[in-house]
Amino acid sequence: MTADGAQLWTLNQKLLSAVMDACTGELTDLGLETKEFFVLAEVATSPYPAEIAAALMIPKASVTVYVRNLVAKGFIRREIDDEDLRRHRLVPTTEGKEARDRALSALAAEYDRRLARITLQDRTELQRILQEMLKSSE
Amino acid sequence: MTADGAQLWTLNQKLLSAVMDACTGELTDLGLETKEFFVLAEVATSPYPAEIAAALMIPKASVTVYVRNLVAKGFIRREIDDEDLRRHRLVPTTEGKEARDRALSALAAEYDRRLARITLQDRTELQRILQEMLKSSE
DNA sequence: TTCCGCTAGTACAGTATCGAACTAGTTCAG
DNA sequence: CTGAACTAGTTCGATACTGTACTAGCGGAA
Repeated sequence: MTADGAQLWTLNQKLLSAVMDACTGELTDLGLETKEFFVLAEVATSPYPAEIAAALMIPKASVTVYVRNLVAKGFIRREIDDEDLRRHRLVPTTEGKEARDRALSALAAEYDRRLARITLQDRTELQRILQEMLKSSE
Repeated sequence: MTADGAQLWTLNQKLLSAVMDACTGELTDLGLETKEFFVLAEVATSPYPAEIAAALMIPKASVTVYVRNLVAKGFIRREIDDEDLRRHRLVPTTEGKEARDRALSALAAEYDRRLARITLQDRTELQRILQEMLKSSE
């Protein structure tokens, strides 16, 4: 059977939820919901809610919720942006950074556990292919 | 930079939602919600709700909802299973099959559009890698 | 200035999701 | 036969999500 798009889609879909499921426990131990974690991890690169929404392709309204939770949990802090008073510049706290790094390790470990049985070459291959496919986005 | 797990995860995540976003329009034209479509597509291989829930890794309660909708829309039909009277054997109707096939084409087309810039070989490669990673699940 | 069209973030309210408890049917040991 | 332990599927109620409408600030044209 050929590798048709729909096939790959579901394959990918399943892989992602399997990995996520495996890590949910560790994340909750750190006090993080799955979605919150992704927002937290993105803060370093995209310090404003609108940017996060765009980067993670989730609605702004949802980002509002996750940011509120992360602030309540003390993982990030809001600052007023001097450049543009509408914007909230998000800054990870020390605990935020720590939680994020631990979560990232757990996630990477799980993914790596699955990648362990394929070659390093395949891994690079995979990254290249996915990046290529995403690039054509717009 | 090496292809670490978290990196690949988000890459993959974004790719999936980008593809899905691009197809949502066509699916709704066919009268299908995203989640419903996946259930409909799975019926052929996994004709019972419990099987579908396991295969797609979604809660049974959610399958109940999607199946109800699909039945209401005339895309599938429930039959009593002679082997086990607790089970509902799901059967795609003619319209169901047609909608499913069209949706699959749309999805595949979009995915393919993104794969167009990489080789056929890469495509097979990708499938192999993903399958390999998923297999290690348990 | 003042107006106008634009963007950042939020609030609210309706929908979607899903854990837990339930009903119905099965299986099998005694 | 029972009935205890199990599985299929559903229902219910609580929570999560997100579209839409909103407020506040920006930036530029006149």
